[in-house]
Amino acid sequence: MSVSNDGKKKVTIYSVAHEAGVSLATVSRVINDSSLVKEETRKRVEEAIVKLGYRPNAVAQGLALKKTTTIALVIPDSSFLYMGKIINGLLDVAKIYKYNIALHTTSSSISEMSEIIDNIVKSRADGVIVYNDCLTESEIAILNSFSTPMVYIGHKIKAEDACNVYVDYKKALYELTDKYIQAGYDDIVLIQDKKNPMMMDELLQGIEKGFSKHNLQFKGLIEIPEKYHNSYDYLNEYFKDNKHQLVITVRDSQAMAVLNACTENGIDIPKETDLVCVMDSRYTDMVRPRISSFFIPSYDLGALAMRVMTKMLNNDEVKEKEYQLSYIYKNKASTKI
Amino acid sequence: MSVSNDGKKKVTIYSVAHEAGVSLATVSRVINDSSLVKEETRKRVEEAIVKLGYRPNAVAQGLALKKTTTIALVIPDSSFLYMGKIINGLLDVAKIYKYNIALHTTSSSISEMSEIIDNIVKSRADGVIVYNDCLTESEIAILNSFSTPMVYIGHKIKAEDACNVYVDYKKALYELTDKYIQAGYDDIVLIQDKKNPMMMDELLQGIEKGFSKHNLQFKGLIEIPEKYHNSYDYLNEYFKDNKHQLVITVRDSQAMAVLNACTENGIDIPKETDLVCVMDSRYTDMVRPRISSFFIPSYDLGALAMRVMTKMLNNDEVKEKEYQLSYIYKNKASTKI
DNA sequence: TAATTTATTGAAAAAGTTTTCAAAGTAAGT
DNA sequence: ACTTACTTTGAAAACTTTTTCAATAAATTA
Repeated sequence: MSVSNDGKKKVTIYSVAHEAGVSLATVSRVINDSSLVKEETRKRVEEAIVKLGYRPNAVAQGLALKKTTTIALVIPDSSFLYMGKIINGLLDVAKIYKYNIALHTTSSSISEMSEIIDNIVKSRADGVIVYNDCLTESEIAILNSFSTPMVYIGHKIKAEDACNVYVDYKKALYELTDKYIQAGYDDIVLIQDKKNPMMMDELLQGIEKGFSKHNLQFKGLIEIPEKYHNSYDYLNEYFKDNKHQLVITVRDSQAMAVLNACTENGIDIPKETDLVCVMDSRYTDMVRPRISSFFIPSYDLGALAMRVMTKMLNNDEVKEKEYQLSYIYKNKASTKI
Repeated sequence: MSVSNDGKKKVTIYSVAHEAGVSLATVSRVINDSSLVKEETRKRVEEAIVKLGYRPNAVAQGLALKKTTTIALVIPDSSFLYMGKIINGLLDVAKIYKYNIALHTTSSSISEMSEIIDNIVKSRADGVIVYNDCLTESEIAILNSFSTPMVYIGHKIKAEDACNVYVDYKKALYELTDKYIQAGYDDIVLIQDKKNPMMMDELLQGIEKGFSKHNLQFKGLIEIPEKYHNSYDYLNEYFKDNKHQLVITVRDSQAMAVLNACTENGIDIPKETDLVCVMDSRYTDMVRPRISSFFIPSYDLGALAMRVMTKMLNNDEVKEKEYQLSYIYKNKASTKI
């Protein structure tokens, strides 16, 4: 006794053709809005379709047309919190163009990545969108080696000719650093975030560029010791004994840890220490003082990536390969300048 | 000039058969680990497979086998924040059983739900997992009317015979309420959360049950006026002029709003007001005082739902239709008792 | 009216796999 | 050597569409 087949006869294009007294070809034409079918016949077929409750089988269509109208989305499994808006953007655009989304998550082990790709190849997705933080060079090489249209989202990628939608974090941090050094504050630290290695890299480069502009060298990277399960705990400790002019964190939770530790130790933010959280989130506005941050157009990142993908699949000439979206620095109560 | 086809000849089961000098049937048997193929032949075929880099076409397999090894996941588009762990649980189990996930999001308009179902039917997903907050009765009726195996996740559902993995929020709130009233605190309020209507309903029922046990009637539902875009702003206002013995919120952001408003108005939490946030999140531990909350086993909800689904698809007799997971009340610094 | 064009239809091939059934090969038993 | 049984293989049908090409019907033109 099968679960899905309650004795109901399955209805295929044959049934419809039979019911309407026409051939398969005609039914197919009706389904696909082909113009070359007589109005009267179309009516008959459409009636048969509703009468039988016929739904075309997308699998068979996929086989016949050699395309699945499915886009594979590859994201790190840890990052739904930050991917939320991106995914919403992706999905909204996907819906418009009638694409389905197949969700694949990486657990940052390399063997897994080739497994995922294997899976995507097998399932014949028309395209792949990859959130490319946490990817190693070799993983990106693997990805680039296969010929399905691909869009990288989130970070600038080295691979030339790769399609890429991103925010230039390096520039963001360069500007921030420059501003602070010019104002006379050069005791700046950046809190490491192991969960976002590629972003860390970009931030670091930006800060270093800012320092070297003023003939200084940046030495303020605070690494989270291995033994700490999450950075929150360590930061809570660290800021009991340390004080800096500007603390930069990647995630809101890290910023909140710094805030808590400073508050508990009587260090006033922003009077004594400025605090900036790179990745914007609702929570940076919910603590007191509100934490200065960069607004990242996550929804747009997702939406644009998907839009570019639809163009590629449509064989519209995609001239632009790189789409750089701009951040907005939001100066809130955790910073003086 | 096609994007995906760089002049490389596509390699099918035919190519492999030809290369290995056997028939399709034999190749198919090798792919599917059928035992009835001679060791020597198997070797030859396997060599041909790696030589040509053959990957079975899952679309064609889907057509031949009448199954897609794909599960459709339906969730509200607003809730990635809370769905994150659930999705991770789902995906981990899906990976084990080699199922793919197709992601569908609802924007809470009814017409859209039947569109989504249409889509799922067309794409011939083997099963559907639905996060069932935000669903109206009629939407659930629509869902129940179609014959693909389905698992509802998150909330207890009325439809009999529906497969259901959930946490009993009603019971949780009943116990909480009872405890407070017994301790002499009956000025209890519950903050409305428009984003989680079904959960609201359950919470309300639980509280009401607690009140009626003590022959009291609950009148403490605080509704967020229409004009407020998000509840945060309103709560910030409300708690400037109001004070209660116990405030219960659904989401962390609401709890933080209450916390901020109280702090600003010199109301001490927990001395004067107790604060409980129903849905646990990392953030409830990041503010000061830490906010008491219920630990919800989100990951397990997802994992179990998927496991049950695999059983259904395997036609293992699924005796249990309802799986109730237990919450854990975490008494933290925002409550006195 | 015959010839030509155009609009509409259907038969059949193609997409890439699985699976059934029959055939062929091999080993064992008499 | 001759059945009998078992192992291994292949041919062909099935899964459900789309699409090409040819055929027919209808409309137009000469």
